[in-house]
Amino acid sequence: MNKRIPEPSLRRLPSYVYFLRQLAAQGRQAVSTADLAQALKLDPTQVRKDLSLAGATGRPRVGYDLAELLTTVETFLGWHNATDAFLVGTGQLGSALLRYEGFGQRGLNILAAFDTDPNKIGTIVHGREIMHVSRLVGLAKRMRVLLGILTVPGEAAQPTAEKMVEGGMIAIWNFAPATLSLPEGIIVENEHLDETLAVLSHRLSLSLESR
Amino acid sequence: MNKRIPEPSLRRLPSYVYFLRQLAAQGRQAVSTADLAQALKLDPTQVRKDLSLAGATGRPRVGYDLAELLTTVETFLGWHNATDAFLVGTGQLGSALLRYEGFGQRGLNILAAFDTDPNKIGTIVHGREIMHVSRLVGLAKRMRVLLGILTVPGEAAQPTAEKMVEGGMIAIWNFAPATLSLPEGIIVENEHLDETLAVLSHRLSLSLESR
DNA sequence: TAGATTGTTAATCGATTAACAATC
DNA sequence: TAGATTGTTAATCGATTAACAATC
Repeated sequence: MNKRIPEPSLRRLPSYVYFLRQLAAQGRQAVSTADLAQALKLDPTQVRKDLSLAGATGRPRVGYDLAELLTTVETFLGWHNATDAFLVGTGQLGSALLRYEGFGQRGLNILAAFDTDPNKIGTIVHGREIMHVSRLVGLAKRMRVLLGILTVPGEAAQPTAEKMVEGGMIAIWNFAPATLSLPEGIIVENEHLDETLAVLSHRLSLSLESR
Repeated sequence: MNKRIPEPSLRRLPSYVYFLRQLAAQGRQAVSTADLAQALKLDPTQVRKDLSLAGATGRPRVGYDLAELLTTVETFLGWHNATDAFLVGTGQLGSALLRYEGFGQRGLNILAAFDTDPNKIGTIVHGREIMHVSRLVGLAKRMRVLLGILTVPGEAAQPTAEKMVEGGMIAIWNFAPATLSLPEGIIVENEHLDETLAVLSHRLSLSLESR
């Protein structure tokens, strides 16, 4: 259980939660790895391994207790205790994330948003005032915010990320199309739509060829 | 060159393009895999393999011709000839994607958007009229649109995806937190923020423990 | 020519899947 | 008890990385 969980396993866990919630809403009490595997198109062995890595245990012949499994996985994912975050860059995508209601249930709490556009400073988006980026470092330090969400244009990504680190942040969720160079130990996770789009258009063109 | 490219390689290609464009803007003529590897924090051998899979060739002692390499990779990614798409679900995220200017450069052309909310039908977002979902199947067939972008709430994902397939679409870019069950041969790529968030919060909590 | 860099083949590493023992 | 399902160890598969030959 204390073994480092592989990233692919970690990435599959949220989908388990969604499916388990559906079953729970239907009043189900128990679930087997066969059920999960079929619904999520995975190998049953893989499901068992993932659940085991998340610290869940089931009972032979019965399966996993649904409520217990849900709690275990959600807790493992950290969805029960919120992580505070600052968001920098309130363009289309940044604003959309600010307005997204789902983060609360997933343990993410965006405290404030920053931008450089004078027209935006002082405006309120979904209950948060947009502040000038010059206040980022000081506020991050004072409020001990450890996670930064980076939704600035590509050119601004590197310097903005450096400010986040300067403010004491240790994790960055990067939506900008740029590769960040930051000190060892800083956790960077990229959300690059281009990557998925690349896979999609490549497969699409292969599929069109073979007709 | 005709060998199937692994998905991880494919996903790395867009980042090459961004870095190459930066170099091109600085007037550079040639680039080596060592340069690319250092900037993107990859292994030089991996870069060579990726480029080779994309059909690029370089010259020993010199490296790759920058302009030629850029064209080769962009073309391989399909960024030079546009793919038409319909977007369904014009909530925060859907609207943000509709307004995003970058897709054009990446070979994606969102022709129209659909929703079920009567208040939204008929309104214009970034030059596209929002239509009722009931028109999706017919229009997709008539216009031979093959790619659907799914930005509806989780519950609506499966039925909406089925409509896309009914309309003749063969690829779906799924942003909804749901696992889609569709006929064999339909290409589905998921963009699940939860997955990345799961990795991020788990690493963050590990990092906090070891202090 | 000498040496740097490409391009490919072989070795390693890690995740997935198969086999099977444990157990309710 | 018999049998279904968990949980784990071993085999497989694919991607990454190392080694090295080719070549400008």
